[in-house]
Amino acid sequence: MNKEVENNKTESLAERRKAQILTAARHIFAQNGFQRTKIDQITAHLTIGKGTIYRYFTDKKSLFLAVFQQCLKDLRNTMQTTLEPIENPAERVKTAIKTFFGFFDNNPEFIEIAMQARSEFKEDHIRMGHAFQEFQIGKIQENLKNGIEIGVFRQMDTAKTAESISAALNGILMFYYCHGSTEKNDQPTQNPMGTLTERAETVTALLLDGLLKR
Amino acid sequence: MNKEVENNKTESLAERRKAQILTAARHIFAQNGFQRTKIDQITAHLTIGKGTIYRYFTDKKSLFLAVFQQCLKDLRNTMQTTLEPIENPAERVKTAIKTFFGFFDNNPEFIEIAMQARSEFKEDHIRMGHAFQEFQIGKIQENLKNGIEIGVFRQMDTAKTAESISAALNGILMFYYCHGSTEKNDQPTQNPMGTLTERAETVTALLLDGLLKR
Amino acid sequence: MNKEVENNKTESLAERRKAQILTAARHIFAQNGFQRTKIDQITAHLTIGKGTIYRYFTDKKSLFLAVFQQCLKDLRNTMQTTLEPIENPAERVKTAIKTFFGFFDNNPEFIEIAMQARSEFKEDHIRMGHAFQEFQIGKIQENLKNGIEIGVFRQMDTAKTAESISAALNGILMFYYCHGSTEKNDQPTQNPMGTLTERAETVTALLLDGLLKR
Amino acid sequence: MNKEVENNKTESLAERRKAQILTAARHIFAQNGFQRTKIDQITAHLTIGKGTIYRYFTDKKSLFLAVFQQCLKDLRNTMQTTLEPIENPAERVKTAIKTFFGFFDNNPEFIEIAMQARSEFKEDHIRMGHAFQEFQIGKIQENLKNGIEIGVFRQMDTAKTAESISAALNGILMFYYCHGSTEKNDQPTQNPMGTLTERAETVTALLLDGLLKR
DNA sequence: AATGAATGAGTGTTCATTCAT
DNA sequence: AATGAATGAACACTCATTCAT
Repeated sequence: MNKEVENNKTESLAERRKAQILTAARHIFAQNGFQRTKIDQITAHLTIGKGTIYRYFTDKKSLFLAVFQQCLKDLRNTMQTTLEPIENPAERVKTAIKTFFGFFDNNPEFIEIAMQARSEFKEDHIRMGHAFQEFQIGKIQENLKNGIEIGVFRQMDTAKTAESISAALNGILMFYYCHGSTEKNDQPTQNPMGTLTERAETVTALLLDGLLKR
Repeated sequence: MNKEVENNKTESLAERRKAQILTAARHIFAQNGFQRTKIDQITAHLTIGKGTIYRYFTDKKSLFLAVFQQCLKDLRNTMQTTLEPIENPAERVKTAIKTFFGFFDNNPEFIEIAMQARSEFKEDHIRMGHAFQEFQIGKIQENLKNGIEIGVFRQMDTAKTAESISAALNGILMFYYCHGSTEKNDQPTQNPMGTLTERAETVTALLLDGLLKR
Repeated sequence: MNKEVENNKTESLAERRKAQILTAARHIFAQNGFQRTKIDQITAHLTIGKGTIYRYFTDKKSLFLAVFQQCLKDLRNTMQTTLEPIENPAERVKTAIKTFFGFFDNNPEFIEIAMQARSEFKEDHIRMGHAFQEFQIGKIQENLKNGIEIGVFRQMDTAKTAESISAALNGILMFYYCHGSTEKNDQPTQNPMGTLTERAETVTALLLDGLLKR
Repeated sequence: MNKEVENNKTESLAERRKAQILTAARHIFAQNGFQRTKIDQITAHLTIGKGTIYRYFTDKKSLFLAVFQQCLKDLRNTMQTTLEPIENPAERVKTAIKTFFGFFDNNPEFIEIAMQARSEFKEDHIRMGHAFQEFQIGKIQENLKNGIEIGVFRQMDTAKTAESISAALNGILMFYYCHGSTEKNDQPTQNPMGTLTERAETVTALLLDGLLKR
């Protein structure tokens, strides 16, 4: 029993340390990009020795990808948890957009991480990002089919439309992000265009109603 | 006069040389990304001396940004030329989407360049990209207003909607690009998802009609 | 008395531990060389903690030199024990060569250790090796003198000749070793040239008879 | 013609630079060993930039092996040139020993280089050293056969004996070298035991006459 | 006594940039 | 104008050693 306790302690210490490193790395990678981030910056920020990072991550790249992975996991969890109880298709669209945008309002660093990932590690990004995208598109398509069946949505190619919606949301996300946070500084990303959540309504209207007059 | 002629010649030679460098740089930057591209690769591809590049461009960064600038200019020209004669708002939306996507089908390198630019030079990307985005958004908003006036488009916040449309288009673009070209190789980007142009119709439908049944 | 017993126990435990470390270290140093051997490899092989090694040896270098020292001691003991009872000078030469070569057939790791020692720690190697060499040369010279006195050996400069013989034996040893074991692997050094013992006769003939016809 | 001259100049400059680096590297590698030698030491000694070395050699290892290779070439040339005109087998043995030892009196650094090579790069050492050893052994065996035919040398297994002689010579070489140059300093290796050349006679006598009285 | 997490000095290598020719 | 040899700052990563537990 004593040993168990000790094991738990040790494990949790190691886990905690790993988490600390991931957090610090996320901040600094997001701020400076992968290449401009020096391992020393991360260790300095944590006031730990350089070698410690290498106890927990093979190299700089795998540290970065671990950060990316974690972000993806967080996003998926958030979406899943929020949407689970909602049934009405139009409502799901609305909530999904709000949740999606809200997540990035709360985790602005993720967007930067994701773009860095794509830029520096195309292959890994695609491999890891794909899983999420497919999950996202699947959920959207399912919802579209549902909506058509109930007669709420018009007839359409659900596969292609789901893809386009997923793409559009990601694009809007990037757009607002790119135009918002100019600072490479230390200010918590204060977007002069307002939060993404504020834009959710416009996007929802666009996706649900389109441009044409009824 | 003789001197003038000489100047012209010299200038045009210099311009030609500059253009050669830009072209080679675009290929290689697009293929390998900014960081992985070595100045030597570019000079080797052109079979010129390393120093020559530095006669025409201050440093690696400014060479890259010149490539980016040129791409933006090409895009703007293409859009302007194609849309100028079209008056009908819905038709303009349709043609704009087709032209926009068509441009990137023909210049797949540009997408990579643009993403690299954002990733490596946030500030410069925003500064340079802004000009184009604002131009694009302005045109869209103008068209939306026109459409509303004529009674073709529904009432809406034209500013916000124009932004969202611009964002969505860029996003769809990136989405298809990211999912298509896995290869870091030398194959001319052959997208397994098909061309962007093929997707234009779906997007046009989504934007014009929305998701809801009429 | 109780305490004495305890001391003895402790001492012998410590000695045993030290011996274990030396043995493991010899294997691994011999296999990978001094530089390529990591302290972690040794502790992993013994499944002990890294710190434990530092309780018994000041540092990596002194651990290595202890291994070398031990090898030298073993060799000296073997030679002394075997040659003690033999009196006939020519017979001593013959037996010495056989024993010397036989020792290294049984302890192939020692050769590698010795060469590593010389390569990495010239000074220490010389200091420690000298003692053995001088002991060896002394024995040879003594034997040469004996042989000359009895009229079995020809007249010669016994000092120089003893040195040359010692040198020649060491050289032959290294030669066969270098040419035999190509593998950096884990196979117990299996020399494709055959054992040293098999060569002893040729060497004995060379040293006793020379090349010239009688 | 002008171009040819220029090419020659350029080529010779590059060759000269390469030679300069090799020479400096030989000194420093011989003095400190492979691992303890820092690239910076070599560049500092030459007062050139660190990068320059990497223009001429792929990495530290290949620089070292180039040094080793060059030494082997020099030795082979020296032996071949000196022995070519000599026909009498016994005379050839005598001259070979003198030349061999003389070479190392003039190039004491080579021994160190060779031992380092074996220690750090077993495989490469064997591959490169083999060529020379086999050349050397072949020449010795040829000479032994000749001597037996003429009736100057006794009957023997020429293959094994040639090997043993080669090994013995190399061993004597190492022995004298190891015992001579204790200094890790900058003094040109001043061997307190005297030159190898001075020992050649003793070795010649040992090999030709053996130990036994006639 | 034993452990193994933490450390950080140390170094090979890269590559944008310069400048003598 | 063009060249490309030379440069050297910069940085990821290793591993012997320490020391709190």
